[in-house]
Amino acid sequence: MELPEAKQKFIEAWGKLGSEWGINRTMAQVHALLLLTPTELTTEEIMESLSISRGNANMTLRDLMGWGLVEKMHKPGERKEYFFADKNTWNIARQVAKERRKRELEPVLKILDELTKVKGNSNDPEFATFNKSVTDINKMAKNVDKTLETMLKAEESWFWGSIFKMFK
Amino acid sequence: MELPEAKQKFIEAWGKLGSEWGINRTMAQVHALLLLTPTELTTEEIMESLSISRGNANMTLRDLMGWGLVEKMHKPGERKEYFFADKNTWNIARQVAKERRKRELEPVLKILDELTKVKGNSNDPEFATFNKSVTDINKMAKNVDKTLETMLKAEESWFWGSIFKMFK
DNA sequence: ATAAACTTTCAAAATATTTTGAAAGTTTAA
DNA sequence: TTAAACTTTCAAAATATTTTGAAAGTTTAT
Repeated sequence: MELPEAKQKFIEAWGKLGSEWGINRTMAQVHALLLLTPTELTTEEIMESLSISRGNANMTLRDLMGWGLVEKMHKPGERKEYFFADKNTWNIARQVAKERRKRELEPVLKILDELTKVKGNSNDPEFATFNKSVTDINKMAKNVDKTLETMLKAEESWFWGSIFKMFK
Repeated sequence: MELPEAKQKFIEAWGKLGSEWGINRTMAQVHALLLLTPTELTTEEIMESLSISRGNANMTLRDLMGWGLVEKMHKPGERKEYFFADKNTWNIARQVAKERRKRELEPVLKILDELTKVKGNSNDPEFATFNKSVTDINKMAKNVDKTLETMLKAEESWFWGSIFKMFK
């Protein structure tokens, strides 16, 4: 397989994986492109390379910056903005974990905490089932939350080292 | 908060979380409803309870069975099919992990393995960057894969016990 | 101040996903 | 058989999401 084809494959695979996990396909593709490119790219180059419109490129890049996955820079003497991605895989994973925790897990934890407090008659199967499910899910969600917190603080080698102790 | 309102809130929250993670909102809501309901439910009751059509209820229930999250049963002397969800949170998490690994992670791993094999001149920054990114992502994906495998084999207490050793 | 270079916005269009519901299919009881 | 009870299918409709592109906005050099 030649490099351009391989790049294309990666961009497609990353886009597909993203869309399966609730991340806009184009956003994942722009990210993939920047991961594969040694130099910083302009909006123009990204539009060209992925055949997307200016508006789409602009919004997607802003989103990626909001996710902390992409940054922009200026080159001396040039007006254009150049974009580049952090290529450290561990940083990427941490950054995604951090954002999703904040955006998605935390709101759910808040609701679960409220629902855990709902009072009722334990002899009522309706209530008992509700209460058990909500309480159990809350516990698991808190476990996940703590694990993410640990991951966010951790160094890569320490984190995977701890994970791999599980295999022993 | 009263029970019916609390149930409603949970169903909405579960639906929202699902849709943010690439799982059809209705599917997550049907699952939530079954998690909260002590008795088995008929298609009719689910349609009624969530105000969805027969076709939607039918397809969603089939999907949920495909995910291994819901089963159907028959009551003696009755024609109707009754549906119920496994309410064990650990089983749910494992089942979801198992399916997503199979459906999404494995195909990506296969592509990454191929892309890792692409040959090129290491002095070419284009190639060097491609190769490093793909190799690094492949490593991380394999770590995730192994961790999931461990989780799938594990008992709940053992798994979380191992995770909590990380906090020490 | 002006204009060129560049970025942002957002309503409308395109696309993708989900849902509906009626018809077709299946199973069971009599 | 037959028909009632129930389930499945799927084309069309509804809805949601994404993308476009031209206009408006901003910045910089002169």
